[in-house]
Amino acid sequence: MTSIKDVASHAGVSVATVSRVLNDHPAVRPGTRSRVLTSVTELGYRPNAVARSLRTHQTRTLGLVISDVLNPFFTELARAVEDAARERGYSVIIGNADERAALQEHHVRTLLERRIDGLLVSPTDGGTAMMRDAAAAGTPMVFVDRWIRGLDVPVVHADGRAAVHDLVAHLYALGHRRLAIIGGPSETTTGDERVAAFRAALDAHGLPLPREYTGQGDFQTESGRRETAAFLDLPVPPEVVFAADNLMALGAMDELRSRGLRVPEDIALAAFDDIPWFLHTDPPITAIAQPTGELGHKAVEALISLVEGRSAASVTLEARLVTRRSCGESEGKSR
Amino acid sequence: MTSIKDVASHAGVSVATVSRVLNDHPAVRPGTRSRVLTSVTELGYRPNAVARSLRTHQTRTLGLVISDVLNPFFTELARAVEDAARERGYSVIIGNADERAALQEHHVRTLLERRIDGLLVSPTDGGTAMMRDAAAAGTPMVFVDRWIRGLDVPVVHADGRAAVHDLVAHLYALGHRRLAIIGGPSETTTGDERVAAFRAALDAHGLPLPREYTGQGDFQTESGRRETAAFLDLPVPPEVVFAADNLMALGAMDELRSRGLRVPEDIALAAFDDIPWFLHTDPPITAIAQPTGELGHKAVEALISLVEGRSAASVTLEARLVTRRSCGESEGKSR
DNA sequence: CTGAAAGCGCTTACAG
DNA sequence: CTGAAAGCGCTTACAG
Repeated sequence: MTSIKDVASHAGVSVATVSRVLNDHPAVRPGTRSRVLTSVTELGYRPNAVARSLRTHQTRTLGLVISDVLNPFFTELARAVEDAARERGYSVIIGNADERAALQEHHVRTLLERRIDGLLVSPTDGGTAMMRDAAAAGTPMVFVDRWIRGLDVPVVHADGRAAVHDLVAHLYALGHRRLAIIGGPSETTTGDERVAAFRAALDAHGLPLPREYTGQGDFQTESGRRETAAFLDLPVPPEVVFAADNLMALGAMDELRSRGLRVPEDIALAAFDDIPWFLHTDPPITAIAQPTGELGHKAVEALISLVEGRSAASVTLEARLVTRRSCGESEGKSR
Repeated sequence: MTSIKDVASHAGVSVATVSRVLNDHPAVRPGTRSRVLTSVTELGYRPNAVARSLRTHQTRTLGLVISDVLNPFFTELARAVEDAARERGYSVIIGNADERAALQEHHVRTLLERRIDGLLVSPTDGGTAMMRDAAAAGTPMVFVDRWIRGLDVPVVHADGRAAVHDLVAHLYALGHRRLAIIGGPSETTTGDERVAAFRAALDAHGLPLPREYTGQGDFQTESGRRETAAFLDLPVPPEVVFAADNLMALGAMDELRSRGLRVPEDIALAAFDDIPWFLHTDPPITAIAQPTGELGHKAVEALISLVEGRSAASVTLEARLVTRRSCGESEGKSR
C-alpha cells in the first residue's frame, strides 16, 4: 500500500509537507500544494487512519452499543445517530448486544480497545463492572433510551409516563378493566419504568395490577408470544395486553393469531414504540411513539460535547399516544 | 491511558514479554506470565488495538456497506454478517448508504482509510471509480445480494427467478391478467433482474408487461407509494402490484389505504423479501423469501477466505415463494 | 525463556 | 514556507 513516504518522494518534498497539505495546514506554498495533490491522485494514495489515530490520540469515531438491531426502534435510533455523527465529522461503529449482557460486554471491550472517542450505550443490563470502570476512567459516555442507575453519565431518553397515562385513560374509556402488561427485564430501566408507569396509571383509575397480569418479557418476539399465552391460559384472562416494545407486540400477535383470536373483539392490544407497519396490521395497533430521531441527535450532541471537553446535560423528551383500532375504538389521530 | 510500558515496569519485565503474554506466545515462563497478568488487571490495562493494527497490518475488522439499514432485509443481513464474523474473531463496521451513491462512496473511503481487512458491499449503484479501484488494488471484497457487473469479485446472492415464476403462476391461476411491477433502480442488479425475471415469467404465460405497468422505484417507501398512485391513475389500472422489496410494498399499502382500496378485493399485492410483519398485515402479504441469514454467513465465509489469502467462489442460493391472502386466495404455506 | 531495538505510517513542535 | 527528528503503542526477528 502506498504511504506518505511514497507521495513525498514522488512530489520531491518531505513527508512533513505532504502531511501539511493533507491536513489543510495554511503554511504551504500553493505550488507545493498542487504538486503534492497531483502525486496523491497519481499514486492513488489513501491516508492510513490507523497511523494517524495512533499519533493524534483520536479516532473521530463513536461507538454505539444497542440492545437489538432487529428491533426497528433501535435501527431507527442507530440511523439517526449515524447521520448526526457524520454531519459532525465522526464515524460510528455499531455493536449489537442482542439483549445479552455478555455480548454487550464484548462490544464495549472491543470498542474501548479500538480507542473510540466516545461511547453511546443503551444498556441491556443493570450495569457491569466494565461499564462502571469505563465511566469511572472518564471515557466520554452517554446513555440513550435505557441507562444504568448510579453512574454519573448523561442520559438522553423519552419519558413515557404521560403517554402511558393517556393510554390507560383511553382503555378505561373503552370499558376495559382487566389490563395486563408484558414488561421488559427488570434490570433495564425501560423494562422497569414502563411497568411502574402502567401501574401508576391503573392506580389513578382505581384499577389493580395483579401479579398474574404482569408478564416478564425480554423485549424480544418469543417472550411476547410466551407471556401472551400465559395470560390466555389464566382462569380469568385480561381484556387488554400492553406490550412494552414492538417486538413483544409482534409475538403477542403471533400467539393470538395461532389461537384464532380477533383483535380487538376478543382481546385488545397496545404497544410501546410505534413502527410504520402498525398502520397496516390487522387491526392497526395503538402505540406509544417515541421521538426516535431526536433522541439519536440529542445523544450525539451530548456525547460530542463530552468528547470535545465540554460538559453535557441529560435530556428528557416526551413520548406520545397514537390511538388506532386495536383497543376497540374507531381510528383516532394517527399518521 | 495505561500502556504496555506501564504494565512492563509494574511487573518488572520488558514490554516484549508483556506482549508475548498478551498474545499467548508459548515461550513464557508460567511465573512470569502470572506476574504480568496480575499487573494487567491491577492497572486495568486495555490493549491499544490501533497500535497493534499499525504494527501487524491487520485490523481484524470487516467493512459492510449496505444499501439501507431501515430495510429489514438488510438489517437481518447485517445481523447475520456480524454473528458470522464474530464467531471467527472479526468485528464488523457497518456503513449505511441509504440508497445514495455518494454516501456509499463516503463509507467505502472511510473504511478503506481505516484499513479494514475486507469489504462486503451491497452496491447502491452501477459501480463507481472508487469501488473499481479498490477491487483492482486487490482489496479483499465480496458482493452480497447486489453486485457490480464486470468486476472480478465473488457474489453471494439469492436467485429469485424460479420464485418469481411461481408467483406469476400463482397469480395467473387466480385469474389475474394485468400484472404490474415496481422495480428498483436499473443500475442495481436486483432492481434490474427482478423486473427481467417478472417479464420472463409473464412471457411464459403469454402475458405482456406494458411500459405503464413497469414502475420505477428506488427500493424506498415513498417510491412505492408514488408508483402505486401512478398505476391507480391509469385508465386501465393493473389487477396486481408486485413490489420489488418490502419497503416499496409498505409504500404501496400506504397509498391503497389512503384511497380506501381493499386488498385483494380491489387490487392484489405481492412483495419481494419476506418480513415477520407480513404475517399480520391486513391481509397477510404474499412474498418471496430470501435465505437472508445464510446469505450473510456465506458472504462472510467467502470474504474471510480472501482475507486469509485463499480463493473464494460465488454462491447462489434460491429464494422461495410464500403465498398468503394478499393476492386473493386463502392462505397456503406460510410460517 | 527474556530483552534491546527496529519499525509500522503518521503528526507536530522545533529550527532554519 | 519547509525539513529533520521524535514519538504514538505496539510486535517480532535477532541475540543471548
